[in-house]
Amino acid sequence: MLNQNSLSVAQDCSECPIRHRAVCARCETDELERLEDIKYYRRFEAGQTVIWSGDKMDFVGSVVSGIASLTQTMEDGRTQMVGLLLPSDFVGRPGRNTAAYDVVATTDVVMCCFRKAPFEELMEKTPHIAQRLLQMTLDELDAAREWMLVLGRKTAREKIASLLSIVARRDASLNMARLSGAVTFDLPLTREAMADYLGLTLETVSRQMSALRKDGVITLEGKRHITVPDMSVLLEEAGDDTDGGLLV
Amino acid sequence: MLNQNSLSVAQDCSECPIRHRAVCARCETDELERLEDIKYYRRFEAGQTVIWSGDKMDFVGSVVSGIASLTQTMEDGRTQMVGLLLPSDFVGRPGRNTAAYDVVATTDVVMCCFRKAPFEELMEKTPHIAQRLLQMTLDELDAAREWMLVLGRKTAREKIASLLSIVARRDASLNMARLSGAVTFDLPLTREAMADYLGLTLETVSRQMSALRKDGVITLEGKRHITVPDMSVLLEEAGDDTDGGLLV
DNA sequence: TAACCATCTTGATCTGTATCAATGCCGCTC
DNA sequence: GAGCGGCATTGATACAGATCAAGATGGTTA
Repeated sequence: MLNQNSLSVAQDCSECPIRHRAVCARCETDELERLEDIKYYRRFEAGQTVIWSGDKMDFVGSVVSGIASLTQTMEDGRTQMVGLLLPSDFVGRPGRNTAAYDVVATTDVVMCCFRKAPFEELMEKTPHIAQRLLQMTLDELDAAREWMLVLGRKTAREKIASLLSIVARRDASLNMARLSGAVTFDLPLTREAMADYLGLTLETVSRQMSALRKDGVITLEGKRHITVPDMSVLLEEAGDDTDGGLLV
Repeated sequence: MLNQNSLSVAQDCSECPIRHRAVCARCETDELERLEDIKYYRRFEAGQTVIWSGDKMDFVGSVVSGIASLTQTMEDGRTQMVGLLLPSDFVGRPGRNTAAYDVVATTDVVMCCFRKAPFEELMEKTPHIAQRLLQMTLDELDAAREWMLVLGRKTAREKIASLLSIVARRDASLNMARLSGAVTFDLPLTREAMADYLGLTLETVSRQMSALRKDGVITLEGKRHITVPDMSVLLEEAGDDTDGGLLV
């Protein structure tokens, strides 16, 4: 799995990714230290629903390891993934009492949580935290809007390439690797999860993955281990002009 | 046009919509009063680009009258609207120096603006403002994610119904009207703009509008003036289960 | 080693939406 | 009131991706 570094991120924040810091007791000012006593960890197994849309959501937190996803479902069962939570991503709705979407563990997941009420109280007293949360939310909004272009206007092949480049870039920057040249990573999603994220069927995903492989854009080892010989080719396939886009 | 109330909203904030208050000098605490001297108005003609993606964005503000849209464009010209700015909506990227998308005036638009640097400075000193901005941004994020379901999984007919119900509900609440029963409003978008928002072609939009008319879901007077005899039927067509969704 | 199950691949066919192409409508100008 | 230009409608056809349907693969259990 991607970044299976268990609890170390949360406990030693010298390597703590920026988004995680907002809710991690060891990273911040003295103010934040006080949150130590309301911090706790939660584990979820792959497939488990962390929280259902509409349910009371009394915590905020961030993903320590594993992958979770935000999904919306229609009455007839059609589902759309609206966000991917990779390690260090924040989840929570300060100022809101219920979840707006289902949060589902896509792999086994460990989350670092804080009870929401004390967190919000601290947020009000510490402008610093509110500011950071605003920045994070703006970033997510940008990412969501970028994804709207993918969903609304890109072809199936471009959609797949877009997803792969997001995961590759995200993985690469967590590993402090370079973005140019070859990149190797594990894609921790089933074909069905990919389809839900991209607004496609799993058969179309499978076909397009095969096509990208045949065309030499990617190499597959097993179902999930992917090598991109040349990231610029993948970005080209994704139809990204300037690149530089953010991601959930 | 929708809510053609010119400058009165900004100058007398007793009726000032909640989102506008965040940047309106007369609505807030003494702190905000100080911003008075950096407040100004800008007018844009229909079709005019307020700001290009990637350009320096040195103001924040909100729409006083008219409609603007946030759009993303691919190299080959495919475009996707990623947000609709209706009167009272906020635009700006605190903490960021460049625009992330094109902002285009869809009708004639008046915006109430503040220079960004002083606004940000004030935001840091006044947690209240940062909090409000965070809430607004979280709402927009919810709306964007709701729209991802529309783009990724809904049929053309459902997409049209979703757009109409958003504009109808938004218009109705601004006018303090009830949501049940019949609703009448002007849809201030060309068929092409609708298509850009929905990830469709303008021909498909036109066909589905005709179909909804034939089926009695809507009544058209001219091209733009729309009556919905029964909102619940429209919401049904949109595939919304619980409704209650927010909107940009 | 075999049987099993979840996941993935591939093929054949269908269908919703795009594409290409006329035609219609309406306000504006001269 | 004729002509023009921007928008909208409608029709005919093409095609990308969905749907339906077999298999294939690979890991796990017995």
